[in-house]
Amino acid sequence: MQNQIRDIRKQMKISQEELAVRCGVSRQTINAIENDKYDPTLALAFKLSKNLETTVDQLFVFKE
Amino acid sequence: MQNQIRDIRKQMKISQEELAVRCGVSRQTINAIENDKYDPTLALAFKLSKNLETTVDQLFVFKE
DNA sequence: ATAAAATGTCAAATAGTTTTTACATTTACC
DNA sequence: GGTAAATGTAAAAACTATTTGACATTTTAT
Repeated sequence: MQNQIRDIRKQMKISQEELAVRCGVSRQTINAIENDKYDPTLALAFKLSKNLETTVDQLFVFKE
Repeated sequence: MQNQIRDIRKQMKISQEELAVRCGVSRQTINAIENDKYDPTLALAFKLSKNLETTVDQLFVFKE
């Protein structure tokens, strides 16, 4: 699974910390997901999409 | 989180077992998700969407 | 060059998802 | 009504996601 989180977050000029707060998770969680350590839960994927003003299907690129 | 899995699966006339096989998970997992026992992982959400010929954003309705 | 902010990372603990095995109930069909 | 297929459910184990706290490194700005 790849994702566009870092790109879009930077376009919006917000920090991992700020995105974490808006999504109600820890900064480490955002960091881990941006760096492909693991995938977010479906609920978090939706929160991320909302806060990054996009859709789950556009934010994540499912591979195989 | 709500989802349209059962509806679409029935429209396609396939069993929970058949959908499970196609998604590479157990029948119990499909059953639990259809009955809102828990949310699928993001990867499974994508597999479900593909097999049900829709998108994650359409298949799941994120609440709150 | 320095300080502050942002990011990377790690380990331990907790929470959530999935599998397996097994059995019970319901639905569809002959 | 009987039988097979489909669905519901449960417990334990394995695996995955998230949190917290802490510290190191990198980036940004002065």
